[in-house]
Amino acid sequence: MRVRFAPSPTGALHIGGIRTAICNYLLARRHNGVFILRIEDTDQNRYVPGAEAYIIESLKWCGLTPDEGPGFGGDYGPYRQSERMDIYREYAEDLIAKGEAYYAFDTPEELEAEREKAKTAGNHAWKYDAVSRETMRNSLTLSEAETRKWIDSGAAYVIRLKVPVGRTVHIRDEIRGDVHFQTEELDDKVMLKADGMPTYHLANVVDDHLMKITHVIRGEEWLPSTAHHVLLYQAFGWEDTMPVFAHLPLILKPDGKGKLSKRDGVRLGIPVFPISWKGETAEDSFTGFREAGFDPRALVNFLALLSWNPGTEQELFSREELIAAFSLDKVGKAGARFDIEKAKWFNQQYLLNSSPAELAALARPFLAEQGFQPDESYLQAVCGLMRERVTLLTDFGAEAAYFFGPVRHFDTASIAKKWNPGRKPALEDLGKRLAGQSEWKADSIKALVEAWVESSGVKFGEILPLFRLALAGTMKGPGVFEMMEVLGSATVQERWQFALDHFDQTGII
RNA sequence: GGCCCGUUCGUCUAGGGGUUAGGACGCGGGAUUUUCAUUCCCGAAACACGGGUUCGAUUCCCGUACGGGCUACCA
Repeated sequence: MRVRFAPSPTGALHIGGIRTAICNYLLARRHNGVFILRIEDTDQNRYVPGAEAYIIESLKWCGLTPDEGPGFGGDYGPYRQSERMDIYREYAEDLIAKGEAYYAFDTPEELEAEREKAKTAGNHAWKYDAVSRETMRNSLTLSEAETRKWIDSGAAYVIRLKVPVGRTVHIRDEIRGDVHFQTEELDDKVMLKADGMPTYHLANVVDDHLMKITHVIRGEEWLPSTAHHVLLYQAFGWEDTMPVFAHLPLILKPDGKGKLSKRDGVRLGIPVFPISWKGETAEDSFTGFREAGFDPRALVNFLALLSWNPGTEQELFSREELIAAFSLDKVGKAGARFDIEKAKWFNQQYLLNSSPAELAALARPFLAEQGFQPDESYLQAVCGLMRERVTLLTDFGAEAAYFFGPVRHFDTASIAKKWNPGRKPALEDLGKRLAGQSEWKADSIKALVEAWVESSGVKFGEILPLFRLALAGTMKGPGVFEMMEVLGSATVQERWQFALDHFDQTGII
């Protein structure tokens, strides 16, 4: 099995593309096949520098490294279509030699005029087809000599597929079953553009054939043009090695109607790209799942389960489990709405199930962003405490900063509620006891506090919130004694003293 | 407009001629808990509609509605 992911480097690639890559990758791995990356950069107008690097970095971050592709080696390269120009021209000419295609000299303006004419005549969609090609300027209506003259004169021309009449094109789709198209409904698609570049249709079919692709797994938006692709395989005489087709349902907008688009992310304030993209303008810059604090394993798991489900109630899958369970016949037909809440739940589950060492590695970049470079064992200890209270990795910077630096923000409302000035002498006494504590472990600190509570008359439930506020500045967080153990004796004493000195004037802090 | 694809809780989905239509997210309630969270329990919530076929359709068929995709010298 040989499959390919074939994006166009026209900018950032959103999660719909990643989902397509995931399906291809999973299927390849499942069948010990080869996963190929092919860059479809045949549109010079839409080419965006940096987009290819972005695609590759995104795939790598998701753990979807290609087996073959630009920069990945492979015996079927080059894997960038812009480097295969000669091949396409050759095959386009071959099509003409076989009588399956023809030269067309109509200018874009002339085509536009035809469309306008049809429109005013009440015909919604004019197309260059078996009927209209009879009246257009092409090698079918021109004599051979005239055609030669046009070409030799340097006039711009395209090569169009000569779609046959009266045939039914049969497509066998692994996900949708049998789909049929009547050739009368199909237009004579351009194969080779005036700039010498092939269109998607030609390049795609030629490359899939040359690269020995066995399964074409792509988005549903390609289903209508698959009829042309089948016609092309037939025209080239490649029918017996035509790949299997599978058209994946689309990922839909979180709200409203239609397929997910780039703009939905900024509009709703949620990531829709794997990693951040810095475009020329602010409008063309987007935050990625990576930067938003997602674990790539969670993203892949979430995306894999969009429109696919093995029929069990399992939702959390390791990479190996995904590979073992994935199959095209379990892919649904209907589009799936992108739900960021569910994506967050997956992330929370992955963080919760990570070891302290794994979590530390994931969290470190986000702490570094805040200027924190904690010692590894200390970080892991914090991760052990935060594991079940983080959803996104950005939560570390937002909710655990007091582990790595001074308390930045005090919940003054809670302090006002819990602080009792009359207790100050007693609390100072408790501070001294703490300073004298030799074994700095959660259990023993707790025992000390409990013993002190016995003798002081201050209630346990009265003292804990104060510790929490003093150490973290907030009422939320891990168990107080675990927090103390991790923070260390010196820090605890220091913050306790600070609290006793300042909690009287909560407004000032 | 034409062609093509689709339609089970708000969302992701399982199921499939006879089921109390299952699970998950989210939401509401409760239990545990020193806070928050985790964990556990409970709850509300769905087969688009109309015809067939059938003893019986959510499930099969046909329509309709609705949604989506495509309809470029873009992919």
